[in-house]
Amino acid sequence: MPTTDTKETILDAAETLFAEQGFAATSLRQLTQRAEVNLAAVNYHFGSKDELVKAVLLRRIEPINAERRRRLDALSSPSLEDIVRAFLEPALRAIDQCGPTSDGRSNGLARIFGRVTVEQPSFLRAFFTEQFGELAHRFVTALQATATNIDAQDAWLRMHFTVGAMAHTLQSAHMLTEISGGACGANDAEALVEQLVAYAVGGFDAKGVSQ
Amino acid sequence: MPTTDTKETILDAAETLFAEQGFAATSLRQLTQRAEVNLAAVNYHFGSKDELVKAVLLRRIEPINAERRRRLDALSSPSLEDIVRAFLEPALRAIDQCGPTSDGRSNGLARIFGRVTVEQPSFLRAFFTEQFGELAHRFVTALQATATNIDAQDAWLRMHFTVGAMAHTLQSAHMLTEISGGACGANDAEALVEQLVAYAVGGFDAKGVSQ
DNA sequence: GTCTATAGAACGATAGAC
DNA sequence: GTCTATCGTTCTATAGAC
Repeated sequence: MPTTDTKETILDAAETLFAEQGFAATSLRQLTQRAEVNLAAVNYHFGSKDELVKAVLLRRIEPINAERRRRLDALSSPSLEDIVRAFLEPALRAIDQCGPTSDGRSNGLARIFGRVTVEQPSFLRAFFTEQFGELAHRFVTALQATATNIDAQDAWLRMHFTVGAMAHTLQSAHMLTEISGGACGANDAEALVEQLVAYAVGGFDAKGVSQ
Repeated sequence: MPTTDTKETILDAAETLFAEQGFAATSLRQLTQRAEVNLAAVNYHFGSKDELVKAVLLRRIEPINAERRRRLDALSSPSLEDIVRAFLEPALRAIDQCGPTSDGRSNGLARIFGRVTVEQPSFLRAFFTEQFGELAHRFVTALQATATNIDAQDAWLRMHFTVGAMAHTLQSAHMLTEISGGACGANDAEALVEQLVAYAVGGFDAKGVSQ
C-alpha cells in the first residue's frame, strides 16, 4: 500500500480549504492544486464535488458521533453536566488531533464543523438528518429526563442553542481574538471545553420558559 | 421619486438569496433576474458584488446596533438579564419585520444574520471589526461589571457563545424542526426571545472557569 | 489509476448605445 | 440610469490516451 493515498490527500486538502473558505467558494482546481493531485482525480475517486463534501464531513462526524453514543450509553443516572459533556467533549477533543490551517487561524477540523452547521447546501439536508437525527433525539430525551424543570420544547431549543455556541466557537475563534483586541483567545482546547460546558450547563439549568 | 427604487429592489433580492444560499453560492445573474433588473445594474449601483454584500449587511446591522447602544445607555445599575436583553432583543425583534423567504423556511433577515456570523469572506473581516468591535467591548464590560463571578476571559467567551446560539437559531431554525421530527419549531419570535434570553442568562450566570 | 485536453456552461465585470 | 452585447476568466465534468 502507498504511503500517501490520493484519496486521503484529497480529503485533507478539501477539509482545510472548506474550513477556510466554505464549500461553495472552494473550487476543485484550487483543491487539487493544493493536494498536488490531478484535477480529474476528484471526479474519479468521489464522483462529484457534492460527494466529496459529504466524504469530508463523514470522515470526521462518524467517529465523533460514535463516541457520543458510547459515552451516553455508559452513563447511568447522569447529571446534566454528564450529558452535556458526553455531547460536547467528543467534538472539541477531536480538534486537538488536527493541525492549524494555512491561514494561521484555528485548525481545519474545528472550522469545518462550524461550516457544517451553518452552510447547508440543499443536497446536505437529508445527510444531516441521517447523521444527527437519532443521536439528537437520544440526547434531548436524556436531557429532559434530568432537567425536570424544562419540557421537550425547551430541551430541543436549548440543544439547538448549545450546538450554535459550539459551532460558532469552533468556526470563529479568530474573530473573538480580533474583536476583543487580543483580550481573549480561544486556543486552549481543554480550557474551551470547560468554558463551553459551564455555559451550556448554566443554560440548560435555567428555569423553563415553555411550560 | 419612483415608487420602486432599483437599488432597494436589488438589496431586497440579494438579502433573500444570500440568506438562502450564502454569499459565494449566489450569482449576480440569479440575483438580478429575481429582482427583475438588468444584470449591469448591480455594478452600476454598487460597484461590485463584494460591495453589494456589504450594503446588504449594513442596511440591517446599523439600525440594530444603534438600538443596542441606545438600550445599553438607558440602563442604570442593570441586571444580567437587562444587558442580555439589550443585546439580543434588537436583533430578534427586527426579524418580525421581514417576510419569509421563497423556500418556505425562516425569513431572510433572520438567516442572513446567521450567514454573517459564519460565512466570513476575507474582504468582510475589517467590516466586522468596524461594525461590532466597539459595541462588543461595551457589552463585555457591562457584563463583567454585573456578573462578578466571571473575569474578562469568561465574559468574552460567553458573549461569543451567546452570539453563536443566536446566529445558529436565526440561520437554522428549519433544521431544528426537521431533526426534531416536528416536535419543536422556532417560529414565534417572541417566545424565541424568551427562550434565548433564559438560556444565555443561565450561561452567563454559571460560575467562572478562568479565575 | 493517472494524466492531458477540452467540452460546455456560468461567472463577474465592462464598454458603449440609447 | 438602463439596456445589449461581449470580453476574459473560471467553473464542473468528462472523454480518451497511457
